[in-house]
Amino acid sequence: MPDQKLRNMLQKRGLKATSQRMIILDYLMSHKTHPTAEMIHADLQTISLATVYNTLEKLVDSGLVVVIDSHDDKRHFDYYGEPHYHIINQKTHEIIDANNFDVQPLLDAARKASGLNISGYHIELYGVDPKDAK
Amino acid sequence: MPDQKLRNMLQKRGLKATSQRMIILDYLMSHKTHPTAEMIHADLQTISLATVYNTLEKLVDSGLVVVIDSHDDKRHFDYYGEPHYHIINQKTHEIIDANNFDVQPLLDAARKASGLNISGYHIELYGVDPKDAK
DNA sequence: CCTCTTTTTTAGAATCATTCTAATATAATA
DNA sequence: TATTATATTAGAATGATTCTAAAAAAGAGG
Repeated sequence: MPDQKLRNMLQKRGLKATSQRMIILDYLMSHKTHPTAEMIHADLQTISLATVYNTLEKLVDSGLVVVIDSHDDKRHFDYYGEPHYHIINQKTHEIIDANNFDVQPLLDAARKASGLNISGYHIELYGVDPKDAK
Repeated sequence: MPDQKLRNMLQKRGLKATSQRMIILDYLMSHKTHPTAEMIHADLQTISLATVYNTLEKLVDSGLVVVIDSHDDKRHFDYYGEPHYHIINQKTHEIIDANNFDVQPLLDAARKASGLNISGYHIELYGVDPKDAK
């Protein structure tokens, strides 16, 4: 991903375009591995763990990145270029991306039920491989 | 909730009906507060915190209870008598129950996308009160 | 209602992902 | 290029959750 594009993505959202932020954003955009902060830090050794956490928080707040709670006690992160949701294998904790459904009816129902403006969502489904089922 | 009913709910799911489990299950069924383990422990002072955690894990595994990740860094728990989902106020962290929508199309789409048997789900929506919006 | 065996409970210690601190460095702007 | 606000960093601190190992209770079968 070219530098200038990363810079624009950050600045458009009111974030200073530091080299660490560009590197982390580029990393997330080019990896479909749903990494944890620790995994990002391990791969990008020149960036401190604190900065990885700080940057992820900013990227999540800006909407560029989402958190996935995979129930293995660590937060996973995913670049959110296209709206999608996650299906988590309960045995292996593998995280699968899916995007073939329309969330709008759900958002409308939520708005009606709560009176809140819906600003985001997490949809996570848990599944077991049929060949693992007892 | 009568003792015998709580006992049956646990035993039907292969869990020994200890007094601690019955008390915690009864607590969750009668409170709509989405408590944390610490809150439950504070209210039920005779039950150790370790047992509260152990019991919640069993109840979640059995499907009687669900975990809510409200992004305040503590897990909240909710008795899952009727399928429903949660809307979380991003400012106050208040958790609102909602049940007025049909998740089946979503589960079918997830099964098709992943090839997994869908065994559970978390649907959490985040919203802001219109009067808090800038 | 007595074993017996397995599972559960418990207090306290341990873990470890995440957050905080406060000193240094860098980005944005004029 | 100076200024000022914001970001980065290493290391310490936090705190929710998990672990440990010993004592207690549940459930099954006589």
